[in-house]
Amino acid sequence: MEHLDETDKTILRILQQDAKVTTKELAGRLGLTISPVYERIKRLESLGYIRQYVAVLNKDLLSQPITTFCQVSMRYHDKAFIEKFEEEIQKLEEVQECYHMAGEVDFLLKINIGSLPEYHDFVRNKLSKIENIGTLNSTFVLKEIKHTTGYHIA
Amino acid sequence: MEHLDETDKTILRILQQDAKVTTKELAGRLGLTISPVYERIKRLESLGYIRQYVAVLNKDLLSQPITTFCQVSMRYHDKAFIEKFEEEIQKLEEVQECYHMAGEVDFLLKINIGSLPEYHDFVRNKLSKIENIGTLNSTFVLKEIKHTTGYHIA
DNA sequence: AGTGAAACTCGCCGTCC
DNA sequence: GGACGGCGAGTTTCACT
Repeated sequence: MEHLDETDKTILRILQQDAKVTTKELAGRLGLTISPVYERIKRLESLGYIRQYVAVLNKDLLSQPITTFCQVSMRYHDKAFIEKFEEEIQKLEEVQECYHMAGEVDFLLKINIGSLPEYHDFVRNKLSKIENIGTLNSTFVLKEIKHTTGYHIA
Repeated sequence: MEHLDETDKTILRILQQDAKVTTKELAGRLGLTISPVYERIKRLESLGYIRQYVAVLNKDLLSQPITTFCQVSMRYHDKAFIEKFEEEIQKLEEVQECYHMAGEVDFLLKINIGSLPEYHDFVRNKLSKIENIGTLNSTFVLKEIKHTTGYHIA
């Protein structure tokens, strides 16, 4: 893996805010022509710095206004059980993020859903159906204060 | 707010996976020509269903391999203190997400950072500097099991 | 709401420095 | 590593349905 120069970093900073910016526009801001900027973007893509380009939607308009964080602890910690859990979580479309955590709780899930009854149904009929789950502890988001998809690029 | 038909939903589902898909490609999949698809996308953008288009980067390659969740409780809950906290959090680029929570803990922060010493420095010299913070409780992500930016579109 | 085509701009590639 | 130029492809708009 090679090092990124300042031009690369500027390109990444801009693209993670606005993926629709044209190469021409980027070139203008960088004081370059289209070609080198085009080549740099392709390089950043193929080296894996850019994972994908996505549209970020408005969850409130999509009838998914409720967000909860659910802490999951497993009953037993056999490798097979853990892997099974991770596999099942991938299939649940309500689960947007899932992390294996250090500490008392095994997994932290971020879940988007439309209403409290739906959440009840989700926990009862989907999440709790996964084998070997010990305890569940859900806390609800009252307000989203900050939510970016970008990273701080040093 | 008007209702979305199935064509709109299909467009949103595809765009939140891949923002670079061409209108022509979309039109092909939907069995339509380019124009109506183009008009629908513009409509979805102006109605706010699509908030932005972004490049999702690889945090491991950006020297930000560590993710932590930090639970923050305030000492007092005066409106002014809370608003000051929310304002200060916006300025911290290490904080990718911040939620005001129901329950015992006031805020949940998702933080990306390069190393444990950097995290120590962040907590000590940036986070703890914000007025009126009571307790902090950080838990570390061992592994990201699932992380999508998309929502389930019913 | 959708079709089809025209006009314009940009992305992409080769060549040269 | 960057500049320049040309062709193909995508975007945007419009007249018609």
